[in-house]
Amino acid sequence: MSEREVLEVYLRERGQKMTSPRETVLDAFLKLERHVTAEELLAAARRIDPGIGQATVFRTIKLLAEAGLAREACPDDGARRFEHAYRHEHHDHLVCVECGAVVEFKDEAIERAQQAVYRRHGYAPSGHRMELLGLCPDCAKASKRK
Amino acid sequence: MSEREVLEVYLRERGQKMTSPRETVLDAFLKLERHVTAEELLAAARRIDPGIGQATVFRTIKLLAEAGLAREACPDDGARRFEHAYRHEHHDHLVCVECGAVVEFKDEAIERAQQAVYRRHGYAPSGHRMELLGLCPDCAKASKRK
DNA sequence: GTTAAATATGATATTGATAATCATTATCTA
DNA sequence: TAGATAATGATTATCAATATCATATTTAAC
Repeated sequence: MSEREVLEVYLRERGQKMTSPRETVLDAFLKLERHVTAEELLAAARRIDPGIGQATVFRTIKLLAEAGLAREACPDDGARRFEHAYRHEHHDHLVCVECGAVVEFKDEAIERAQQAVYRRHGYAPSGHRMELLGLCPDCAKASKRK
Repeated sequence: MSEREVLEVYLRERGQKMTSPRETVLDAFLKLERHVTAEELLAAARRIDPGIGQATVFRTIKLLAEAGLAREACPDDGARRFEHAYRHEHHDHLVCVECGAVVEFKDEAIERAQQAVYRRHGYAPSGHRMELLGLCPDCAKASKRK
């Protein structure tokens, strides 16, 4: 299923409509690889169709998240950021506190241990957010030089 | 060292001053166990000293975080929340997506695996945020009944 | 203790992100 | 194609957080 079809199915199930602004926002989102703010997405959508309104972008990115096409990345500060969630493997982030560089990773040992935590407390898993903060090799080198 | 002393040392080091509003906010924060918003903290501080200003609370909670007395909890939505960070073991959160119940836990297997991720990418660890989302046993029971 | 320099305070205004409102327009179904 | 329904986009509102600024407090030097 294409992303567009996923959205259409999701909308149909809930009696909502597929529209051209929504398609524009979806296209803009798909073209931007990961970690977009609503503002960036608005700019990108307006490059496709200048008439797109800000409110529509906020509404649509929310829809995309509900439909499983986008997911919210844990915000460091400022505006919320969204990344692709469909046909993109689940992953977590390793972020440099100095320069903001982001490494995406998936660690089986962590995933397994998380499942164990869920079981231990009787919770049914429905996703998680994890962000490891640290100093990247480049910034570590740079600060040593000083 | 008491929390107050930690703050004093931190301030002195940076040529900043220990003041009574700051002490009031600190006291209010210490009395509230975990996950306070700035607004809640303002209300608590005003119970001690009604003259405290909103701006001071925002400024002071930021100071407390910098001094290592508070840390920001990963926000679900709405206002940022802060919890105790000094003489409180590091822990992560397991949150119910339905009722918002929060379980604090620490899992050695996860911690070890995270260290391995840092090593693998050459990052120097400086903390992490992890939030496991799920359905708590009570809410699972309640939704089954329907 | 008094004083001068520096910093902090609190009232207010401002920003910036997001949500609500609402008249108009587009979409879907029959 | 028509009618019911939902979506759009411009605007306004909301809310947390920050900036501004005149006044007050603190600290260190005397």
